[in-house]
Amino acid sequence: MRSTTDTAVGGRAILRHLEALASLSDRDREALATLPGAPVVHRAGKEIIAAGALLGEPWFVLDGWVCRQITLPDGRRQIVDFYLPGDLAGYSSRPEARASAPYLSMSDVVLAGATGVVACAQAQPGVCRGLAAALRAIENEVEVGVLAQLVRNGRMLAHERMIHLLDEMARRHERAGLGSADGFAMPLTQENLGDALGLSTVHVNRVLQQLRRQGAIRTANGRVAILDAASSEQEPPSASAEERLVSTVQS
Amino acid sequence: MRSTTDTAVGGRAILRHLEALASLSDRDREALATLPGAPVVHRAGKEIIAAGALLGEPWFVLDGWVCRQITLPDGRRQIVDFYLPGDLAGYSSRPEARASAPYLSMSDVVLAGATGVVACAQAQPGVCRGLAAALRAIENEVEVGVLAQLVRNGRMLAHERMIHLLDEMARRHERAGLGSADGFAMPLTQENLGDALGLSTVHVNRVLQQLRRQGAIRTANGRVAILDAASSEQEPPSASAEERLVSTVQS
DNA sequence: CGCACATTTGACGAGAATCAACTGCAGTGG
DNA sequence: CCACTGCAGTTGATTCTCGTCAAATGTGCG
Repeated sequence: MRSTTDTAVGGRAILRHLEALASLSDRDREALATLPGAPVVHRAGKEIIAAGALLGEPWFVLDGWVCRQITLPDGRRQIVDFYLPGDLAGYSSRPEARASAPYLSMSDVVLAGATGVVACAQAQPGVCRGLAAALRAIENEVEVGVLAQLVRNGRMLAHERMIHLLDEMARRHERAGLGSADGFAMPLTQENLGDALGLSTVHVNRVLQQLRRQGAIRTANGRVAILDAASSEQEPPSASAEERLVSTVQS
Repeated sequence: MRSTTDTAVGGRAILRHLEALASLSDRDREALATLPGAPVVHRAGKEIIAAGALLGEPWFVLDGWVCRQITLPDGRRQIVDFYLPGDLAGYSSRPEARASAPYLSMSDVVLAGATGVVACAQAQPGVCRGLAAALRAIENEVEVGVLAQLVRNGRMLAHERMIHLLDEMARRHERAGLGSADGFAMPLTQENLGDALGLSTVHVNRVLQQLRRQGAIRTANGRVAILDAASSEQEPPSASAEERLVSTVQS
């Protein structure tokens, strides 16, 4: 992992992500360029924020994936949501908000503290108007993502859950300027996918193979590409996240 | 439905609910007694807040149940969470927050506008300190409830989902001073339960019968009583919502 | 009474979990 | 350099949970 390169790529991803959520002024961009903390590296499986901890120190993800997950006493796990490069993990506008689930690194990750950026947007909402708007949009996005996860696990079949999740990840990578002809980097084991989608590891494997066989996806070198756009209907790119939630799925 | 009685019962439920979340001063109690709007009645199946609408007008539930739900294009539904008497539906501390799922009445309901109460807590956080704290706790509770719903649908078997949900509802009713020897009022059809738990109506019926046969629950007149405390471990009443989420379930 | 709706029941099949083994591969140390 | 180890992925056989279909039985209500 070349930390320097990752940091630069991650920085661009943050900028593109936020620009997709709100129009940023030069002042906003300057804050984003200067205020994030120095890159911090964590190994896979590290607890970034503990369950119940105060959400006082949010992190930008520069490289790798972070997730929130809930563990039952008997060891069953449910992944709540994912934080990709360009995402902001552990942010809440509510004072005294606490983590209702622990944040874990799914892979080796590079993070940058976002405390300064958030403080700037909150202290001077007039100056950093774009940043403040983006933070609001981010909070909304997280909630929408959790609801999508709930719908997948509650009301979709295994292959629908898989395509729906992969579609969402692909969309988010593209929006952040990541992703290419061979798709996007997905540093998850099939066990992790199962914990996200409420499926056994074995069944995840079979669903992936079926999707590969029918030409819906391609996987190589830890990257995934969505090939078959027919699995989701044509949509105007202006569709909001909520609209997508209701219109992305086929029966 | 005797609106006068329901209003009084609902008002007590609100007070008890908030007192369970934060210690209220006399000032807080006075605000709660005077500021809620006049009771509003809705029939079952009414849309209280539309998807995407600005969350500018939260409602106290005085009687009946409200839920949020997401509908897929092919008609499949997923209920996100429930709002019982004493609960506050449609509140967000974030400015410009929008409903990421529509709010619907599951039964005939009686609501009271909470705009005044919320405005009081936000305008004078120093004066209505308890109210402000309670509102923060409510936002947290809603999020924890959604995560519990996600874990149920993703990682639990049908009978576990049912007991887990009924337990949660029973706890919330008791805390609000509702509920008695014959349990609490649950104005849901089995189809609604299925939409919440990600199960078919037929299977909901069979799970309920099994639970009745094994003496875990009792149902009569639209009321449900949880009988078998062995299905959840003994817990000190001080356990937080997050702790409950991880410790309530048996394998 | 008849109608609409909720609940119940049985038979059957589909989807997914489980169990167990095997493969492929990267890292490690002799 | 190669055996050894551990982990992720793969495969087949089997079991089980749950959905679907269809019909019957309540139940409240105009």
